Amino acid sequence: MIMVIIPPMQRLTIQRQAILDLINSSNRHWDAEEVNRELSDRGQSVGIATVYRGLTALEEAGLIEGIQFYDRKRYERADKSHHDHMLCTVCGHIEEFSHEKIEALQEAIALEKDFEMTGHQLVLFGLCAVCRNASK
Amino acid sequence: MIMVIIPPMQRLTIQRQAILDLINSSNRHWDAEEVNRELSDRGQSVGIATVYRGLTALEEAGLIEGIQFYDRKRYERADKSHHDHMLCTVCGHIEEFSHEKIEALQEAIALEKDFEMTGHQLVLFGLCAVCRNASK
DNA sequence: TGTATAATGATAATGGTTATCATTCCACCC
DNA sequence: GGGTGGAATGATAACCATTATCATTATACA
Ligand SMILES: [Mn+2]
Ligand SMILES: [Mn+2]
Ligand SMILES: [Zn+2]
Ligand SMILES: [Zn+2]
Repeated sequence: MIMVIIPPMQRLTIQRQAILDLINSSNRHWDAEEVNRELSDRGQSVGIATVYRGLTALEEAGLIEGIQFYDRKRYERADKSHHDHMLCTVCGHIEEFSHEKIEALQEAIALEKDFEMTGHQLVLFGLCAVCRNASK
Repeated sequence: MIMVIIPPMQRLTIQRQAILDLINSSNRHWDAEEVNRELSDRGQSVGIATVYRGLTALEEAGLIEGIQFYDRKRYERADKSHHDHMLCTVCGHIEEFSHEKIEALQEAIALEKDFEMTGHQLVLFGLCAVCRNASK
């Protein structure tokens, strides 16, 4: 399961650098298609396959952070401390949060279940403040 | 985002009953293809499109529980109390756990961020006890 | 400067899921 | 009991995010 062989990144090519710069210069959570389109708009078009490979390689190298959302993978800057996400199911807005206690309790329960945790994913679904106000 | 129009289930047909019975008679987390194959093996074959529609309808009716895992959606009995999951990235084994405190803290942080939480998903990734022992 | 290997990009393929549509089923009415 | 309209089915096509293929290009370095 979830077994993908990722060859280590050897070269930070101009394409990968462009992807990295784009992600590092924003607080957004980008999917591959958005990166592809934005780079095209900026006149430094990168092939969609290269975008996918670049994102995978950059994540593997720890230069960006990947999160598997509902149906697509998104990437964000890696220079933020660990956090989880709230996803508005109406407008798609992503809110970030971090909670020491929740993190600690996850570790505790993994230990208790004899499970060697290598990662986790916590996403809260619901309505952001804007959408909630709009719907009443 | 995540906006699917689900017509309410009107009839619990024999196909849907078969899907429901299958899921209710086990503790497994089934994906659509597994349901399809198992029902075929039992001689009560149900078309794959009908399986997908049935699973969606049964979930919508609250008769089964759906969880979006890594790359596919899985379904389990709804008559268990709420819990989250640990997924072994080597063998695919799914371990269940529930943690009052984590649930409560999620509610708290949502409130704090003015976010109306309608659901959440917590998955811990890692190695189950069996796979950890096997790999050393 | 040559060579081996990595990376690119166009494109095909994959795989899970949803849409289409002709057919069948079923609840309800007469 | 037969007719009818809406719901469900199932075969199949389409969709869509992602990965694989492969010929071409770039790059490190012997
Ligand atoms: Mn984030
Ligand atoms: Mn479960
Ligand atoms: Zn919103
Ligand atoms: Zn395992």
